[in-house]
Amino acid sequence: MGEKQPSRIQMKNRAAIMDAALQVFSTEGFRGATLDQIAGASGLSKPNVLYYFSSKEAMYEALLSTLLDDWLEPLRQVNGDGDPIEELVAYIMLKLKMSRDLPRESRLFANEILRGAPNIIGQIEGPLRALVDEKAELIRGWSEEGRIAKLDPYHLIFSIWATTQHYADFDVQVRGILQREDQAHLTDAESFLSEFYRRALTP
Amino acid sequence: MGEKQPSRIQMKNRAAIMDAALQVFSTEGFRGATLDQIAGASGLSKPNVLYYFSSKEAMYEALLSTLLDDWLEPLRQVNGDGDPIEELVAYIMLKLKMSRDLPRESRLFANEILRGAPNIIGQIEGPLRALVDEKAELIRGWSEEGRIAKLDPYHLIFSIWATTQHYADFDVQVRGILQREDQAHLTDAESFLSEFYRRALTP
DNA sequence: CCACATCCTGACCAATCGGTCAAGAAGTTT
DNA sequence: AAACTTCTTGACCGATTGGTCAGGATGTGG
Repeated sequence: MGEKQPSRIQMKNRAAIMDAALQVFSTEGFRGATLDQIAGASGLSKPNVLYYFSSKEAMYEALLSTLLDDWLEPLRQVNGDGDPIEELVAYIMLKLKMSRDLPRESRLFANEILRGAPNIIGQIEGPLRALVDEKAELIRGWSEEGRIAKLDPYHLIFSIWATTQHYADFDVQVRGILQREDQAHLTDAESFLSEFYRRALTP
Repeated sequence: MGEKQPSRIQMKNRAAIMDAALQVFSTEGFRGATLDQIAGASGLSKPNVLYYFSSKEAMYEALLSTLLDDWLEPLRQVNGDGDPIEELVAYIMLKLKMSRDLPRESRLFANEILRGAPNIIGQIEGPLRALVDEKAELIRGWSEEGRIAKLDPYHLIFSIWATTQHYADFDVQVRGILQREDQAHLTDAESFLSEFYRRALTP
């Protein structure tokens, strides 16, 4: 009845393909990526890649659907339990950590949005909007209680996304300006964003 | 001796091609864009497009070289004459206006950076870095004089780029969340960013 | 070691890609 | 209107694209 559990070979090769596809799609975009590139990066032959994923689009959608949930997880964890400013700063630090640890995923989303988000527009207008609405309401409450500064909660969330994802999406530009080859500048970014948002948010 | 001045037909068609190319490159990226798309969007035949620009890459480079200067112009205008905070807020407003008026240009740059900036890495590590170094030094001076808050000037500039360009690059996401079809949300963004940065920058 | 399912590949395909070219259409100059 | 330049195009090219397929290699359960 149920689906067969994947063999060890399936597990290994599917993972290798997803990793290679993430690498290629995130830098080249969907249309710019080729099956040959993905096959080469995964160490498999092109027909073998298509043995595991029926089409280029299937691979792309598999990537997107897997990643969207993880991407929003930090925002879900924001709640009204702790101190509002600490809560928001913790969220910012978590998002910045994702830019450090998962830059390719960030660039994949950026590419998708730049194209007009044809494959995730439904998720944006559905679950994403619902989650943002919920958290915006929470933040608005904090504002009205005087626990944080009075700022539009939606644009505050946008600013957090923008400032944190910038270090993944525009990595090349940031490095080119700071003349850094390592990731040490992300420690500076952490200090900056923490201080920056504390100043802006303190009533 | 000198170069011939372009005819009226050349002016019109070159402009039409550049506009169409900007449209296509900014959403599809360099590799994803096709000459057929550009030809179709410009209203010219494919061979005729190649009569005005010798190759796809020539069109792309023509776009980039034209736009890089304009893109940095607002930063150049930041100087030590006026009040530091007003100076920086004016810069932010100018950058936001560019996101409103020139969103395709912003997305073109974003696409180029995402790919690793193969065609403008030299400009980034050269003129761009020099300009940022200069303005960062100016901002650092303001910090040390106590005229604005003590914040890393480089990361402050990054945050300004990120928060303003976000409204062009992630336009689809912003609209999907705010349920707006017009550009009214950019007025809200203006208010938000003005208040946000004034709070963060005031010593 | 046999039988069967899974895994893998070289050869191949139609469609699309960026780009060329000869020749005609349209514009300009005299 | 003749002579000349500029502009435009249909037809075409080799290369690359995403994808197929028959058959062989490899792994696995009895």
